[in-house]
Amino acid sequence: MSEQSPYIQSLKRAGYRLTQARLTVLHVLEAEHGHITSADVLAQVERINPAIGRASVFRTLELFTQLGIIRPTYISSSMTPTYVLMRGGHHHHVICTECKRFFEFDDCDLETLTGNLQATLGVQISGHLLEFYGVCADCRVGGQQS
Amino acid sequence: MSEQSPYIQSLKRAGYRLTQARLTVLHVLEAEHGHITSADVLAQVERINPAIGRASVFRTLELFTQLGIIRPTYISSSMTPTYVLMRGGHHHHVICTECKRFFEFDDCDLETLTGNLQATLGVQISGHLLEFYGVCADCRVGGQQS
DNA sequence: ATTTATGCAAAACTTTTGCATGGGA
DNA sequence: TCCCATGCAAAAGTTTTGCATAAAT
Repeated sequence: MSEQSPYIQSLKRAGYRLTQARLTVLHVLEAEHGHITSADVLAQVERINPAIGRASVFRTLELFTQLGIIRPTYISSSMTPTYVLMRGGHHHHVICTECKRFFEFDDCDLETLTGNLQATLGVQISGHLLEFYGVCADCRVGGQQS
Repeated sequence: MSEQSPYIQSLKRAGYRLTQARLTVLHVLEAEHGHITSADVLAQVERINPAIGRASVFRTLELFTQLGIIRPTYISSSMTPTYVLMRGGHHHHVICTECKRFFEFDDCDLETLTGNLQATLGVQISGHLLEFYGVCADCRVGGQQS
């Protein structure tokens, strides 16, 4: 994990210290490509550095959310959120409602809509999350066992 | 709340019973226009009909989520989800990251993208959630008190 | 009549807090 | 050196379960 990471830049720019807890959580998030529950972050951090406390992990996840680095989203059927990395302020995926697998995609073509909303609502928009729900090919084929 | 509600149709069609717990939760969701936390649903249901148990409210929220009637989303800074009504399978809003106010909007122009994703990924898409994050006009004007 | 769904109350988790101490800048 | 951020451990919430009973169909 190099200190050139744009996320580390965000932290520094906002005046936050680069602590072990924060760097470790960031490392875990990047290693998982950003689809991970708090419980899993907790477990991974514990494994990498048992000296880091539970509370710091939660405080870090909250900070990263505030900074727009990650975004909690509901994916698994449990009530605990899954955090997705907001690369460049946005994130897009398709979730299979059967098997919970997800497919990320990049181009969303929302520039026009973003501009319209900024003009209409007067909100300075900094990012977005776009989720599609559906049933993937595998679940449609294999999933006839009702 | 008439039994003509499309949400009630969904329940019936899927073979679920129209119980007091379900109808009351649905009533609360509709009255709040669908931006409401579990704690608030709990409180409102309790107020309307104290005989309805906590567990049934959670079971109902989970069922409605499965049926695509609502979708939990993380808006408040607390980790508890806010449920949004998925009218017709989709929902769009802009959230102010400062004051947490939200602005809903209808047209998202995602038909083309939906079609492309179905073709490319082989996923049968049934709905979507589109969230924008930003700072609203009020918070930009009044929010200089840092 | 048949089940499905419920209420209850306890158990199981998850997240948050307060405070003395340590580690970045 | 200074003060932000941490670890700890307990408290505070929130969600889930198991099971006998009620109530939809």
